[in-house]
Amino acid sequence: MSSVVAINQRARSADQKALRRQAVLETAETYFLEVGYEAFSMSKLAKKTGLAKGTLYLYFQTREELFLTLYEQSLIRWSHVFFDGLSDSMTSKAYAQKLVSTASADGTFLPLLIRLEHMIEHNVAIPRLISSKQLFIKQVEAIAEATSISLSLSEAQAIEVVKTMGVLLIGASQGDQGPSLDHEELPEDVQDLIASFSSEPLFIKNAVRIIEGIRTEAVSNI
Amino acid sequence: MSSVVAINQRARSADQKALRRQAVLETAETYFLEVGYEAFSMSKLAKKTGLAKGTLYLYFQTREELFLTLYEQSLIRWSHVFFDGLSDSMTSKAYAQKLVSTASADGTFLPLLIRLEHMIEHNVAIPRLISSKQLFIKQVEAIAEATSISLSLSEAQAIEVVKTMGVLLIGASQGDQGPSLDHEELPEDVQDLIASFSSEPLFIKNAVRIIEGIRTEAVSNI
DNA sequence: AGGTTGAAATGACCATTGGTCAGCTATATA
DNA sequence: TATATAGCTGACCAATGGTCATTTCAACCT
Repeated sequence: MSSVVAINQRARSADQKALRRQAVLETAETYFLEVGYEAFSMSKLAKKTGLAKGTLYLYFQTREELFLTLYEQSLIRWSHVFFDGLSDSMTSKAYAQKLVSTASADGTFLPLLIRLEHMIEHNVAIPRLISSKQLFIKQVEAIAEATSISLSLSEAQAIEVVKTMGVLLIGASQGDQGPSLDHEELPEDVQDLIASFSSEPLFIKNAVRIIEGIRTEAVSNI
Repeated sequence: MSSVVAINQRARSADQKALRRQAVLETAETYFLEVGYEAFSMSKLAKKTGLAKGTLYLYFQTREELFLTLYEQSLIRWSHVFFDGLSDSMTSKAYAQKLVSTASADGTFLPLLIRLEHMIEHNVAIPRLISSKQLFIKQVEAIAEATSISLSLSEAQAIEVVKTMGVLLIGASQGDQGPSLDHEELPEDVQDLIASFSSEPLFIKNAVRIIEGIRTEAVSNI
């Protein structure tokens, strides 16, 4: 009854298979953090894991299903970190700040979130996709509950806030995903533009506007 | 001095080359609207244009530079349509409604905007990228000017609004980019989730919150 | 009119990709 | 120790984006 599967041993029990799958995911995440989404190749991942390419496809139906799994794990991981950073009666600014800083700190979460709908989901079997969406719903509900307490909002308002924060996070992150142009070859106007789309301040400013907007709507509905 | 270049004729003058380049772009856009970004292949585009693949690469450095050009043209085209739809003293809701409906109506603009930073820009030469960013700045300024009038905002506020609308548009569009799941195979909770991320109402609601937020900030700064 | 020349166009070719599957082999069981 | 099951393998496939030596066309110059 060994709980570790050496790379040249076969994973026979369900436990061992789960372990191997997780080991592949961990290698994949490290590799992903090195090269990013586009340059990520299944052949190279096979080499890195010490397995044959065909074996990877015993554990994941497609490259995208692997990414979907990585995304799910990063979502869960991030939401725990975010939870831990929340406290009662936060200002909307502090809340937004915590949200964006924890999300940015996880190198996997945002790059995969951004590619979820228009890349990853397009090459994943539908039942797998459904289970992923259901996990997402569960996470949104959990985050909304914590949000409701932190921002003193009703449950319905908190759900609205969380969904909207997701949308805003995707939009605001976009600005950090361009090619790295550390070089000084850029004209000043272009540098200013890029600076003005820096994701964190952009996110925080607008998150505050939206949260305050949602609060106000509730008051005016009384 | 012919202003049309038959497919089996050579484009020799600068004019003819520009014409041919534009003809390729038009075929490419039609093809893109049929199959989308991922399935778009340069070999197939070559067949559709009646040119050899190598010839395409005389007119565009990479697949992505072609997409960047298509994006630029769709940005210009959309902003004209948007201008035409604006009038003096609009409500922020009417403004947001016009913005999102015109953007969605252009089948090319949003799908390319969404992929700009994390896909397209990563395979385009830097000088080309700079010129594209400068075109973007120009468009933002023009749209901001029209916005300033329509929403009765200062120029600075209008620029803030326009930039933020861009961010929100990208985030909100994401929800429409998933695989088409017309099939009834989806459980109810997942269907509800997808419905709640429908881009147009999501965009409008939050655009209003943000615009009103920007207005309020200005007042409280006096 | 016929030759020269430079540049536009070509398409076979290359490395690489995601994905498959017939065959191999490690291992639990009898 | 023999057998059967099933995990694993890697050569193979069709496709991709991109290249470049070669071909071909048309404008120019005798």
